[in-house]
Amino acid sequence: MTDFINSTSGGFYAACDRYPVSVDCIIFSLHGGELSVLLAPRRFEPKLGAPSLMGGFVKLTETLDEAASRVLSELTGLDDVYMEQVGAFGALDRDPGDRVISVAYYALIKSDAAIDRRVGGYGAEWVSVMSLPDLEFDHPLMIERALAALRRKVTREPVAFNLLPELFTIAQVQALCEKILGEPVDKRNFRRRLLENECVEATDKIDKLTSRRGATMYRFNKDSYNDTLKFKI
Amino acid sequence: MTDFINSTSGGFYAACDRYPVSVDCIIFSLHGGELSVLLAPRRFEPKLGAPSLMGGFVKLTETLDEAASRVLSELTGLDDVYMEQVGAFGALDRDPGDRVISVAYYALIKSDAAIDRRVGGYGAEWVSVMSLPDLEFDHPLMIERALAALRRKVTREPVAFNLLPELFTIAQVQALCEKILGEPVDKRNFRRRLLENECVEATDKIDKLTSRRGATMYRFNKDSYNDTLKFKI
DNA sequence: ACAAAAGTGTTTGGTATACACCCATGT
DNA sequence: ACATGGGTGTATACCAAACACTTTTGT
Repeated sequence: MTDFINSTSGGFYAACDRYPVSVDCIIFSLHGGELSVLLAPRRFEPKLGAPSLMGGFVKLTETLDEAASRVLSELTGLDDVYMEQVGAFGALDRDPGDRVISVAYYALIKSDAAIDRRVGGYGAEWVSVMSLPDLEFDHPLMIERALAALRRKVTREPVAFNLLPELFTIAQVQALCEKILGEPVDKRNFRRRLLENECVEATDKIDKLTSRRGATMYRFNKDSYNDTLKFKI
Repeated sequence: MTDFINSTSGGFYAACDRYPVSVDCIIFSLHGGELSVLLAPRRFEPKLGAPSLMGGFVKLTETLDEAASRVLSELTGLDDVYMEQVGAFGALDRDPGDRVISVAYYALIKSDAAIDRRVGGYGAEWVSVMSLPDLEFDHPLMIERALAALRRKVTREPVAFNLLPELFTIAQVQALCEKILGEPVDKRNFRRRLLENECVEATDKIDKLTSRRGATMYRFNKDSYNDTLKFKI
C-alpha cells in the first residue's frame, strides 16, 4: 500500500507553480443617464495613471466571491451588492508585472452623490460603456464579457433594479434597459411586460421631477420573486 | 499600506498570497446512449483513488485554456476539442490538500473504443450524468454548472455535433438533445428545425444499423456556419 | 405478414411586434 | 394655450407546439 508516486499531499502541492490570484470588478451604475463603469487611474508603473478596473489580490482567508465583495466594499463602502462572476482570465501576458490569474466579477450598484464623492477620493470616475477609453491588459475583454452577461440576464431576471433607486418609474426602467441592450424598446410593450411581473409593485408615490403630469413610482418586491425564471421584460 | 489597489498593478506582487491554480475538466460524451462524464481515480492524496474529475495544475508557460486542453489531451489523446470555460471556483475548503483555485472547463468529445481503452488505462470510466456517484470537493457543483451551460448552448449553437460521429442521423441528434435537455422533444418539429440550418447537410450515406428501412446520414458543415447566432434547434 | 424505425404537413394558440392618440399638469 | 412626458389598446404576423399516419425493408 505504499505510494511512491504520491508522496505526502503537501509535497505534491508544493511542487506546482503558484500564482497571485486577483479579482477585477466591473462596477456598473447608471450615471448621468448612461450605463457606466467605474474606472480609476492606475497608481503604479507600468501605465501609471491609465484608467483601469478595480482589482485586488485574493487572500488566503477569503473565497473568490468574498474577495470581489471586499474590493467593491473598500472602494464604494457598499455591502450586499449584486455581483456575478464573469470568468477567469489567464493569458500569459495579461499582466506585465507577473503571471497573475484574474477572476472578473461584475457588480450592479445604485450610485449616488455620496458614493461618487467617496470613489472620487480614489480618483475613480464613471465612464459610459459607450465611450470607454483604451484600457490596459485584458480589461476591455473583461468588460465586453461582463456586458454580454448582463445583456443576457436583464430581460430574464430582475437584476435591473439593482441599478435603480428603491422607487422608480417605468420610464426609468425602460431607459436603463435600452442602455444595457443598446437598442430602443417599444414603450407600450415594455410597460405591459414589466407590469406582468408580480414583483413590480405600484406605490402611491408620484415622481414629479421629470414631468408635469407626474409618473407613478414602482418598487421591486423581492419577496414576490421567490420563483426563479418567472421574470420577463 | 492599504489593500486597495488598482487592478493587479506592480509593487504588490511579492507581498500577495500565491496559490496553486488548477483546471478541472468535465468531459462529456455519449456513451452507451447516455450523456456521460469521464471520471478518473484521483492520482494523489487526499482521497487517492476516489472517482474525480480530471484535473491538473496550471503551468507558468500555459494559459488556462491551454492547461485545460493539455489535461484533456493527456487523458484522452485528443487535440482540437471543443471546450468552454465554466467558471472559477475558490471556496476555502474546496480542496483539503491546499488552498487551490480551480477553473472548470467542459469538453465535448466523440468517444470511441480506442479512447475508452486509453482512458481505461488510467482507470477512468464514463458515468451517466443521471447517475453520478457522490464526488469529492466541489466537483458536483462544477458538473451541475457545466451541464447548465451546455443546456443553454445546445439549442442556440451547433455544439451537439461535437458529441456525435462525423456522419449522424437526425434521430441521433434528437436523442442526444433529449439527454442534454432532460426532456423529450417532438420528432417532427425537431427534424424541421434542425434541417432549417444550412450547416446540416444530407449525405448519400444510409445508416442501416438501427432500422430496417435505413436512415439518411447527415453531416455538420462548419463552413456553412460562418455566421454567429444563426443556429437553432 | 409484421415489426421497427424513418419520414412527412397542417392546424392552432400564443406570443411578439408594430403602431398613434389622449391625459394631466406646470408654466 | 401649450409644451412635456405619462399613460393606454388593438390588430397582425410570426413562431412554437401539438398531433397520426404512411413508408420501407429485413426477418
